[in-house]
Amino acid sequence: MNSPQERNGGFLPDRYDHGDCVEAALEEAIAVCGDRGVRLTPVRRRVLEIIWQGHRPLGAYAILEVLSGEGHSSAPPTVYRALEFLLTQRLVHRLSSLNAFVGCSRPGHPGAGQFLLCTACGTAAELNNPDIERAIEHGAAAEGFVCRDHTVEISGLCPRCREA
Amino acid sequence: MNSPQERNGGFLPDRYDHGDCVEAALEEAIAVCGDRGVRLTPVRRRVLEIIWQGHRPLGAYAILEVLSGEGHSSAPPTVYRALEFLLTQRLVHRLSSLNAFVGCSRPGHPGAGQFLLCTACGTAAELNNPDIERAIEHGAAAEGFVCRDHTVEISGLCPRCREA
DNA sequence: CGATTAACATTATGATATTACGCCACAGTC
DNA sequence: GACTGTGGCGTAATATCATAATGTTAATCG
Repeated sequence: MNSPQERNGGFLPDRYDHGDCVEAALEEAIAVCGDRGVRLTPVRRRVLEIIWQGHRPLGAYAILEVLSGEGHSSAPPTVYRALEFLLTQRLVHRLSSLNAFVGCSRPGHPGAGQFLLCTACGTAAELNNPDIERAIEHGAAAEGFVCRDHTVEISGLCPRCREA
Repeated sequence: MNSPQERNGGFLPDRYDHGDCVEAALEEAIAVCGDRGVRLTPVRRRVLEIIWQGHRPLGAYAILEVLSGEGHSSAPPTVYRALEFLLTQRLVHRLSSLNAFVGCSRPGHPGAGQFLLCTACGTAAELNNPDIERAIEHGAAAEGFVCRDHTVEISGLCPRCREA
């Protein structure tokens, strides 16, 4: 099986089939939750699927719309509760510059990751770049600051959109 | 006159007098706007003052409350328009992880800066750390990504709160 | 089984941000 | 001085994102 990093670590070719990576992400989520003794309930699982299927950052209300269209009776708290769970388990990330959520490409990996957000096509790619993390740690430490979490969101043009 | 970096670049002692840095920031803003031929109108100027006086990230509605309490008839668009101007002129920064705004400690300096956000006392310190910026540039370039802007917000404990 | 807790539904509300429209002051022009 | 274009702002309404409060159902465990 491909690693999640290989599934989603960079920008993908046009004809990439999302079905595979959704499936793989789900399998991994099931395994992770099993290990931790937490419950990936149907709602949580479905929210995770929806996020992966979009294959780009998705807002809470966009997720809600999909859920509602499926007969599930849903309201904002349904989605936000599921998202809170998925965030806690580090199965998704929140992009605060977009108020949106993406699947975590490396559940289990420590660190908050860094995100490349294409302003043209809307795709997001997750990095886990040790150099960036080190630089941030050092920069914070030099100020006597204890780093607990960080948000690194880089907006610009992905390789494909840059050419066009 | 102190440089803006010295005014606000790090975490400040308890008894620091904010009056000075507000005044200095304003003078600099007036100079910058004069150079650029843009108008620092009374509302814009007052919003900038309010942001500097708080000396910590301030939400748009908190700013609005101050404005309203001063007899100015104000509504959200008043504040958001002023903020948009100040952001465009790079006189303030938006912290998307907090939905809040802080004064820019180095108007005129290129780059988006990095922010250390203390979760205990709420203060924010701006860095302009070349190592972090380089690491981000390189990380993005390695993916073929053209970096236009970035958000780096580091939450944790400032030196003073770490001890307590 | 009965008690306890996690998950969820539902309603309402809070917090943040924008749209749309119109007025007025000012600059440039005739 | 009147005409006109423009930028800044007031005002009302609305859009978008997120949470609080309350009660019900469902899984878990002694």
